Amino acid sequence: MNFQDFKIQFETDTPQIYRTVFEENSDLIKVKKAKVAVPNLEKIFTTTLKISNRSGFKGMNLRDLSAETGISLGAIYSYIESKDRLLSMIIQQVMASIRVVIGDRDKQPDNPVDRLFWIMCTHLYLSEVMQEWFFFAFMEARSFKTEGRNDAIESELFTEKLLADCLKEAACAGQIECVDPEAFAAMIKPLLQDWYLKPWKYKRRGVTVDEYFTRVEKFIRASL
Amino acid sequence: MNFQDFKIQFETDTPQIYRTVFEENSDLIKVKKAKVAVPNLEKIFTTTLKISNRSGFKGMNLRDLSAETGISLGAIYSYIESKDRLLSMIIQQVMASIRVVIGDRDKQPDNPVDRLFWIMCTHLYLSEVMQEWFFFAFMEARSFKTEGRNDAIESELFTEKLLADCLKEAACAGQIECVDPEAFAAMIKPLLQDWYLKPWKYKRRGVTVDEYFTRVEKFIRASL
DNA sequence: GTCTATACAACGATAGAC
DNA sequence: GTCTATCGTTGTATAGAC
Repeated sequence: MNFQDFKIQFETDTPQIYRTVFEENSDLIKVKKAKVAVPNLEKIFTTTLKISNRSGFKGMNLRDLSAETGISLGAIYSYIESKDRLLSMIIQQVMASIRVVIGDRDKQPDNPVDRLFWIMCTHLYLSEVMQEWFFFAFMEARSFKTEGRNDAIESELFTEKLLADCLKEAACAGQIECVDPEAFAAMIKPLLQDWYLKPWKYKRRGVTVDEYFTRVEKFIRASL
Repeated sequence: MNFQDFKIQFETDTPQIYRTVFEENSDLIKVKKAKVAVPNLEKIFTTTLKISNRSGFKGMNLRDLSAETGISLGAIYSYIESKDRLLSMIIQQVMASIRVVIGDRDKQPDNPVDRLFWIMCTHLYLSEVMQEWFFFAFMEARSFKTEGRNDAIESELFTEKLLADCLKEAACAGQIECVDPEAFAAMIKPLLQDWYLKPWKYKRRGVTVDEYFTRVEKFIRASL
C-alpha cells in the first residue's frame, strides 16, 4: 500500500471526522441539527489548528478565531463549552485516531517484522493526513492538567510499545537480532515524529512520505 | 571525553552564562551593578524556563514570575524591556551556545567520521547541561515573528549541515558509504533532539546521556 | 441558531514613593 | 534598586435581541 491508497481509504472510512466530534460531544454542543453543526465544527477545528500552529493555542484568542471562521463570538460558544475544552477535544481526537488506525489488529500483518514496518508506515501516513492535528497534539500536550497529561504520556508510549513488541517477537523467532527492543523502539519514534514536526523541511526539499518511509526503513533494516 | 568531563569544563569555561546576558544587554537592563544584576537575572531566567516549560511561555504571566522569583513585578522591569524581549533573549542565547560549543573548529577532530560522532556527542552533552533552554527554544521558536523565525530555522539547519559535511567528506575519502548525506543527516538530528524533548522518558528508564550516545552511535554505525 | 453588546477577570506595563 | 498601587488593554465568557 502506498500513500495515495491510504489517503483514499482514510477519506472514505472516516467520511467526517467532524461528525464523530459532533456525536461524541452532543451533550455540550448546543446546536442540534447535524447539517448545521458539522460544517461549523469543521470550520472551528481547522481554523483553531491553523492559528494555534502558528502562534500556540494560548496565543490564539477567540476574537481571531471568530474573525477567521466567519462565525460570531457568541455563536462559537454554541459549539464549545470553553476554550480549554476545545483543547482537550482536539487532543482526545488525535489519540483516538492513533488507537483506531494504528492499533487495528485486523489489518496488522502476522509476521512481526512485517508488522513493525506496517506500523511505522501507517503511522507516517496517518500523521501526513492529519499533520496539523499531530503537530498540535505534540506542542500542546504539556498544557494539559494532571489527568490529561498522563493520557498524553500513555499515547506517546502506546506506539512505542507496539514497536517494541514486534521487535521482541521477531527476536524470539530468530528473524532479527535485537538485544534491547525497548531502546530500539525509542529510537524509531523520533524518526516518525520528525515527519510531522518539521514538514517545512521535507516540503522544501521535495521529499514525499513514501520516499521518507523508504529512507527510514532502509536505515532501520541496516541495524537489525 | 565523557559527560562528567564535559560538564566540569562547561561550568568553568562559562562561569556565568548570566554575566554574558548582563553584558550583552547592558543597554536595556536598568540595574548597573553586576553584583546585584547577575544573580537576579539568573533567578528570572531559570524561573521563566521552569514555568514556561510547564505551561508554555504565553501561559506564564509576570505575576507568577514575580512570585516565584521573589522579585517584585516592578523590579522585574528593571531587568527586561518587555515579555517578548525576554523570549528572544533566551532563544538567542541558546543559538549562540550551539554555535560556540558545537561549531568550535579547534576542538573538532580532523577525521570526518570522528568529527561526525564528536558533533553528535557534544550536541547531546550540551543539550543535557542546558536541557531546559533547548526544550524552551524548540517549543517557543514558532512564536517568533518574521526575522527571529528565520534565525530559528537557520539554527535547526546549522547542526544538520555540519553533520552532512562530515558525511560528504567521509564518503569522498572512501571511509564510509553514503549515497545521500543530507538525508542521512536529517535522520540523525531527531535522535539528538529526542534526548532533550522527552527527558522524563529516559529518566524514568534510568538511561544516562553516555548510554544514550552509545546507543545512537551503534545505530548510526550500522548504517554507514 | 446567530448576532451584537457588554460584563468581568487577567494581563502587561508604568508611576511614583521609599 | 525595589517596592506598592494603578492604568489601560486584551481576553474569556455571557445576556438578550432578533
